[in-house]
Amino acid sequence: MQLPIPPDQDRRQQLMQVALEWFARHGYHNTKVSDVVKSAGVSQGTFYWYFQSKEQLAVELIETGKDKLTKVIEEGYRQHAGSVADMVTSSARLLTHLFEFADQNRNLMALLLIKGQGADQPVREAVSQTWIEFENAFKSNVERAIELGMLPQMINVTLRANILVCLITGVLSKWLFGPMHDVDYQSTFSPIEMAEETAKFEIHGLLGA
Amino acid sequence: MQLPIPPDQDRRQQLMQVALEWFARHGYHNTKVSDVVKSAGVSQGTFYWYFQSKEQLAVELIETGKDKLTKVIEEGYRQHAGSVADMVTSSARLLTHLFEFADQNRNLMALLLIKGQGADQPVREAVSQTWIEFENAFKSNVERAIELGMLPQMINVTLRANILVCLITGVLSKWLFGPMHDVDYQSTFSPIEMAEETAKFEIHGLLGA
Amino acid sequence: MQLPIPPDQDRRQQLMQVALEWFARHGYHNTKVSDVVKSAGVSQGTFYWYFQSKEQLAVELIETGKDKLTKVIEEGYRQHAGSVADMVTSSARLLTHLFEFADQNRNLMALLLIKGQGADQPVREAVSQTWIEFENAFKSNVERAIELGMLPQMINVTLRANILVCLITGVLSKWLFGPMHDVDYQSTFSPIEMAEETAKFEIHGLLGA
Amino acid sequence: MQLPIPPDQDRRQQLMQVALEWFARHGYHNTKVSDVVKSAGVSQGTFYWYFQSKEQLAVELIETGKDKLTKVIEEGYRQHAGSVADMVTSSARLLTHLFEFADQNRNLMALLLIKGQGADQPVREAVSQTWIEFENAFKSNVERAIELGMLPQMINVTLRANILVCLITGVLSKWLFGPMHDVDYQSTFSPIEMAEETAKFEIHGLLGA
DNA sequence: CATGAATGAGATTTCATTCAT
DNA sequence: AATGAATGAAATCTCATTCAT
Repeated sequence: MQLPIPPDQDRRQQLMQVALEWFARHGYHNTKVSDVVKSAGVSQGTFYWYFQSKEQLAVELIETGKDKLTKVIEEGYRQHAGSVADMVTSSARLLTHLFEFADQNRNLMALLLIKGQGADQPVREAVSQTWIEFENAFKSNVERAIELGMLPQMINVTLRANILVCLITGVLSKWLFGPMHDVDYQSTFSPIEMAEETAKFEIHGLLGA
Repeated sequence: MQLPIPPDQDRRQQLMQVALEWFARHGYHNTKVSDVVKSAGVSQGTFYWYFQSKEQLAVELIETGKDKLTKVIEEGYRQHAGSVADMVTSSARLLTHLFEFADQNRNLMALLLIKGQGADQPVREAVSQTWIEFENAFKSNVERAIELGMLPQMINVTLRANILVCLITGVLSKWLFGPMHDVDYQSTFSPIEMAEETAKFEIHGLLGA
Repeated sequence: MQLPIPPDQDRRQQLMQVALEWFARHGYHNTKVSDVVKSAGVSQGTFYWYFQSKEQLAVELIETGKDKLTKVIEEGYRQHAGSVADMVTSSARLLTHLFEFADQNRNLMALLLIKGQGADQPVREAVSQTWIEFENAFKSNVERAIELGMLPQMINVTLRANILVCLITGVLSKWLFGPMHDVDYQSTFSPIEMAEETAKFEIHGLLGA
Repeated sequence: MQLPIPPDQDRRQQLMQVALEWFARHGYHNTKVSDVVKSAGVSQGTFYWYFQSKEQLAVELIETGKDKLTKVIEEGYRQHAGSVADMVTSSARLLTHLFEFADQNRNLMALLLIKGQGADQPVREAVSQTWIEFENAFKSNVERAIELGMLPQMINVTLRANILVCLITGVLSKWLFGPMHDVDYQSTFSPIEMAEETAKFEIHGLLGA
């Protein structure tokens, strides 16, 4: 027996999904409410039954995405000490989760990594909050690794963690959206390949080839 | 004999500079032509005497920037073999030039790294071309280092070079504009510090602390 | 045998009362059907089960009010001859009834005196009809007083009666809603005080202080 | 020789005049910006070259009107003592000025007396301020008359002055716009007749016939 | 070169009303 | 009787661009 989903939640979800796709492909300002409702097959007024405004919808999309993203990283925390080889493995596992999530949520990642920047202030603020949380999660991760003796003491943990996050978001952007950052870009590497390669670079740098 | 610079080129330069600042601070779509001309103290009509359109101005700004940026990297090419320590030094020197350039051209970097994404297709295309040239320059750089025996043979040079570029653009973004990507962000590290730290990471990864 | 009031008449009354309050406080155009139904705790659809349209509801409110108001004045007609002092007394009695009614039906008076003007034509027409009846009632009253010899013959009874009605509606507006015509205004005079002061002015003018 | 009026001020004045007529005839909410620009023969965008918004235009119309109205009353202040007959004469002179002004500025009076009530809060606020100034001017006038011994001491000058203002605005409304308050109403009395009749009522009440 | 008024297409948003359930 | 999602016409306002002077 199957509980019927309340129909209005379907419609809301549908609109959010359609809007996310539009935002990801064309950017915030190049996405008109009329585009979204046309794609969803409803009238202009229906949009405003479910959302206060275009802006509020974008913020909601981002905050929902932030929660999902944070969950992915939190589940990947290192928990046991190990060798350097273990470091690479465990980092690769976390990154694999992250890259798989990104692969399956390309539109969300496009909005967070790229297209969110073109939007209005409240939307950009929501994007910023997302990356601040993301950074904090990674910083905790590096600190944990140092406590466990898997990484050497560093003078400036925050800076290193930041550089690490730059590496990861940079790789994500290019892997998902290519040099042009176009959302249709089809990458030629699997999430696992990208994750392993990035993890190696993370730990050993260019010399680790 | 000396050609006098036509005075209208001054006005043109002024408008480009003002527009670049607006684009960098507020993004392409949040910058109105009326904002730019108000800041420059001229009338709306004057704008269209110097530029075909807002879009063409943005493209021109980016292409001018691309040339400057490419020049900076080309001047930093490694030319002589050396030890691993030399690798770090020479890489740091190139990155120092790059980071100093970025520090002195924050508005340009904001447009290229962040705000260009919110614009319309031809503008985004120009941004993409810039990063493609940037990538190619770095790829040549890595290949040169391998030829010179300063880096080991790699299975996938392109991927490695890409990851390297991700690292650098990621670091640039965060260093210049902070976690929120706001253009007013005041970084606490000098270009040299950032360049050295990034170069170390580039060569040795997290273990190189 | 007693006819049970159908329960839907309660709902209808409730909606009328809530709507009257909204119209009085915020005006016709600034009152949305959604505001009214939210206050009443019913759905949008329910509104249209009881009323053809927002406009028809407003007209109905006004016409109901007109009947009540007319009844108040008709009950106050002078019927016996008397001295000038009697004139003031009898006029004050009529006005006291009127002002007490107004005091107890502020929302209705706000709609009739002030807010009705912002509405659409059919609504304004209903308001006009109300004041035409009101005027006629007062004109009859003045004519009766002349017949009874309590007021001198006048050249232009209609004009005088009109001026009298202007005085009364003007006083009502200001007393109930203050200089700003805001419906929350708390007047500092009782209905009786206002009625007596107005009646004195009515008969004697400024010199009658 | 005739100084040319700057053309943009013409356009602005034209739009204000056209808008005032629309507001007066149809009310604030029933006047669309598109109605105004159609009547003025300009495009929708032109409206926003001259005015921030429809609301700001309405406020400006009212505040301009307030200044004119205040000037009319201030010029009519009683300055010399005299008999009761002088009182009536001097009051009639002031009211004649006022009624002539009202007659020549019917649209403004319609907005101030009637149609302003249907508008949004900032517009209503501007209307209120107008009548507050109007009342204060009349109150000063009554106080002056008492000082000069032309009117007896009164217990409650404010209340009396208020009632007087009610009388005057009430008469104005009905004279200009008739029982239905429709702006096309053609009154059958001249400004002087109305002013004299009102002044008599002001001083003597109904008994003064 | 320069002005700034004018344009008009199009964007977001509102809200009275309808209708299937 | 009642619900509340859906509609769609219409309103306000924006802004890149044009053009007569």
